[in-house]
Amino acid sequence: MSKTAHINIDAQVGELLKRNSLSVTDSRKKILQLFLEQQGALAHGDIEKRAGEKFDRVTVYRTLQTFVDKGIIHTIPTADNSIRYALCKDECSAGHHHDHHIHFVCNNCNNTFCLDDVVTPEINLPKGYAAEHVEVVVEGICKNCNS
Amino acid sequence: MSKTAHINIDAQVGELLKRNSLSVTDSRKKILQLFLEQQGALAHGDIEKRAGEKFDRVTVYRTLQTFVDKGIIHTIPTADNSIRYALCKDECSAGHHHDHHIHFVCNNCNNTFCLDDVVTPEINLPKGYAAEHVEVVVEGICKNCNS
DNA sequence: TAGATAAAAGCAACACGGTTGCAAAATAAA
DNA sequence: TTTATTTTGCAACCGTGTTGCTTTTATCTA
Repeated sequence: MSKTAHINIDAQVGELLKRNSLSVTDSRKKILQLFLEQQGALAHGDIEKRAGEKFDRVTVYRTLQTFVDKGIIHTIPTADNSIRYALCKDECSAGHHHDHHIHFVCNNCNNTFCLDDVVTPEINLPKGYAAEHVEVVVEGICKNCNS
Repeated sequence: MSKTAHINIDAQVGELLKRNSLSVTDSRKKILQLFLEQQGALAHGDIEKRAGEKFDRVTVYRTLQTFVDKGIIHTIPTADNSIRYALCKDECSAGHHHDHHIHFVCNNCNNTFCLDDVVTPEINLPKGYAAEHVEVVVEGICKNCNS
């Protein structure tokens, strides 16, 4: 039984913002809260919807950008044309991104998840090609939808 | 020495269009020609530039869509927010896409290539997740830039 | 706790990628 | 060559993301 599950999300949010020397504002609190509640990835659009029409589009964009800069969230490549953001596990939020986990997109609930425990495989490239970074996106049915 | 290398590209273009029962128009010929000359992936913007300002944006979009529908080209997921299209090797152009090859993006020349001979690896997912499709994009230095 | 300072929010306007509807032009068929 | 069909080009629009500037809010310090 994880004890973090019982900690007030408000407290987590405040602590995270302070730890990254960001001023604590309504929009930042709300947006960070959405990520903490969700644990999947969110696109800008999702956030505007779930926040309840409260914040200006620009504020949301800037908040997301700030969080990316601070290493709180990271962007995920998608097939459709929208940037998705995800808060990763604790190790990621600390300030340095893990670039070597894979992403999973559920075809049912349409959520995107970071599978932090699944490392990208070695790819055997043809002669002449040199890999610097490997991005893997798996599509399928996620744990929640499968049960 | 491949003999196809010496066949007039015009002829290839015309044949490809007819084989897919598409009327042969200037824009289709030109765009298809760009793909045949290039063998890498092209984004809509690249095509507009290389075609020499000749065609309307809309025409280019519609032509690309038509080619995708006919199975002549296929789309490639990218990290930045633009759709890329690529003509694959002969087997792909025939009408059914190969979905199981990986894509390579060169950090030097910025081209995207289909590595048709490299199949996507098996991914070991956590319990509960079921994979339906795996997309792999490798970033690095391509054959041409490495030599 | 109040006032100064620095940062963030909100607004308007813009840029870009992509789509849609419709009339004019080009292709294919007769 | 004429007709029917397809494609083009144009104008207008939508969604996503950005920039500049003013007002508001949060933080720091007295």
